[in-house]
Amino acid sequence: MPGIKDVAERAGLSIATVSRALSGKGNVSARSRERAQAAAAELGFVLSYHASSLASGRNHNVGVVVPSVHRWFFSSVVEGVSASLLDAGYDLTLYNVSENRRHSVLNDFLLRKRVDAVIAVSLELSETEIRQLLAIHRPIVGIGGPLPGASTIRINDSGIAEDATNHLIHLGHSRIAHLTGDAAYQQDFRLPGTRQGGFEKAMAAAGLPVRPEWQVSADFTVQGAYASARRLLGGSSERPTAVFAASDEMAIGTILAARDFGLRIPYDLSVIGIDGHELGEVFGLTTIDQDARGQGALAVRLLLAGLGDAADGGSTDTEFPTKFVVRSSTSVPPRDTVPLR
Amino acid sequence: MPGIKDVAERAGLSIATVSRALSGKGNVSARSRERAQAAAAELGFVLSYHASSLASGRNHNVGVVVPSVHRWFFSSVVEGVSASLLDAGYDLTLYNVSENRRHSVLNDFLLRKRVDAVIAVSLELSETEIRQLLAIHRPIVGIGGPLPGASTIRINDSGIAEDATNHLIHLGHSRIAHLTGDAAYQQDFRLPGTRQGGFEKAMAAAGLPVRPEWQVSADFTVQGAYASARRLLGGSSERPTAVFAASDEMAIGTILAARDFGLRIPYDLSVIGIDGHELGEVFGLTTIDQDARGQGALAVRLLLAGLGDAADGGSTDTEFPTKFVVRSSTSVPPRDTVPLR
DNA sequence: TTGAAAGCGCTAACAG
DNA sequence: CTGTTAGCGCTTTCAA
Repeated sequence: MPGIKDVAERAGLSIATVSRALSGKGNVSARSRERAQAAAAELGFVLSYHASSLASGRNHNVGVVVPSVHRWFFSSVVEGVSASLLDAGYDLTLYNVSENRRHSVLNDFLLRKRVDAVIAVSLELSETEIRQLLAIHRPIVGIGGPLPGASTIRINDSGIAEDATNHLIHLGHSRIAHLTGDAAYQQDFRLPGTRQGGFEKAMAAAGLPVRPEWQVSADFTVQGAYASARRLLGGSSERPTAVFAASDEMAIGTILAARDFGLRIPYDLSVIGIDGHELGEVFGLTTIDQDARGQGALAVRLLLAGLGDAADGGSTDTEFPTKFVVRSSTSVPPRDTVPLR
Repeated sequence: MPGIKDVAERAGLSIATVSRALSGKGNVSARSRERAQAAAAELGFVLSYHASSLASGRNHNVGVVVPSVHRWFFSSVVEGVSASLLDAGYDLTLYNVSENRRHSVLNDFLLRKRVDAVIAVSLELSETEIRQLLAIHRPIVGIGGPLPGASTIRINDSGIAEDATNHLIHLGHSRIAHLTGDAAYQQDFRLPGTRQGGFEKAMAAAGLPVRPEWQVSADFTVQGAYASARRLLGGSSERPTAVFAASDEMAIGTILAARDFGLRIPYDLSVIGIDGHELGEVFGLTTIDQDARGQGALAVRLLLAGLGDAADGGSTDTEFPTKFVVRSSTSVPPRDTVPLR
């Protein structure tokens, strides 16, 4: 296994010059650079990251913590993060952690100084945990979750939930159901509650009642929402004329359930989601597009900017813009609907 | 930032003993271990991975290369890999690479000695690339793609494609279409072609004709398949009575397209896929379940076993078992179908 | 079981 | 622009 020393000898240069030539840092004459590169190529030599990191203190590696790469939002964010990081020459260490592993991941991995920074997606860290990370000079940026003391990127969850609800109200709906996230997700990201809050606020502002039996929850997956929506729509009692789902995946589950009952979208039932899922187009889903990849890319930009200067103090809270996308899954309620008051 | 030296002083031990105590390697008296751990905890000290790796030569880090974490198969594999790696105390470095970045990823990242091993998912590496990796003692295991010279895990793509096709044939279908992967994927994983081969083989064995216009392709996504299936099913010419899709996501796209045309599944059209996608249940999709997470977990097991001994020579080729799952998307063809010969 | 000392392979002053 | 010289923070023989 050739070392930088071998390259230096072969190129007739000093170790230091080879190091500068290969890493691109520092001034090297074009001729020396060529020689060094040629020698390295001939020997099949590549710099060792560990040695470089140890000597320089820089890792070129950021840790990304997500609850599950299997769900749309998280895999989208990871793709955005990944592309930006690759461009910048950084490695991405992925921590796909279920809740029960959080602790060990933090202690055994994140604190062991091998990442320059961490991006936590929809993960609620305690202040202590954040302090620990910050204490060892690891900038953190959170996406979609409140991280006291750290920089965060998030969309206006409460606001867009209101917008979505108002969209339905303005179309004339009064019998509106809300499909929210299960309590399990509540603990962690608080997100379901925030969106539910926006829903309730909009309903209240319009003087519309919120029926408890029309507030159902699911696990944020299509199949989970499908099951919940079947219960919501299949009951013998009154049916809502519109459903606001807290995510596109759940909106799609709702549409599938509705179709099973012979309900036509949007004539019999209007459905709106939040996300901007690629599948939305197939279902003609009206939604609020939060560019998840873009959020990932932005996180990297913030981090890299913060890594330049020694700044870990500057905890900015960025509100990421969203885009209302009206498609064909929402329209006025059926003619014969008796308004609810 | 405390170093091992500080811990040693505080614990009244030598650096070497502290190292042994904290890393768990080597013999240390219970008393010394406790002291070392206590001192480390008090100082908030954690071993530096870079220094450890440099000194020991071990990284505890494996690289995973996937085309896109956004697609079902890949994110499933990553979840399986991730869980197993976390259990084993390994880091996972994710390379989410689009085709045009392969080269730079290999050279700039993988070869830089910071991963102990690499798992390549559906990525066709050239023999040269494999040799390079093996040359620096990095075991490789490939999932879903042929890697000459390296260990691989794969399902019997040709065989299950035959099985799927035969399932339709045995039900009485003769007008069978195949939804395969786009040529773009062909270059890389060869997989679409392999499954298509199985389809054609089964058709030929049954003496059934394969209509060129009934062999369509898509990009392996639901929405891509939806578009292709609309063309397939919406044409004014004759329609197939069954579709074998090369993936569950594409089978689901087909089902959605069929529904749009008022075709009832399975009465008017039978659909079968391959994967074992979670959504299959919602659609009643008959499929062949390849446990993607399981494949990821197995890859880690193979790797870890190989890392123990110095073995990089043992290139095993494991055939991963699959499971035929019959649901409600396949049945006999419509009564009035004129058989094709 | 423990400690001393020699590196692991590179980077970063510093001087030239 | 280039070479010399210290380390970066651990692990690991080797002796004790």
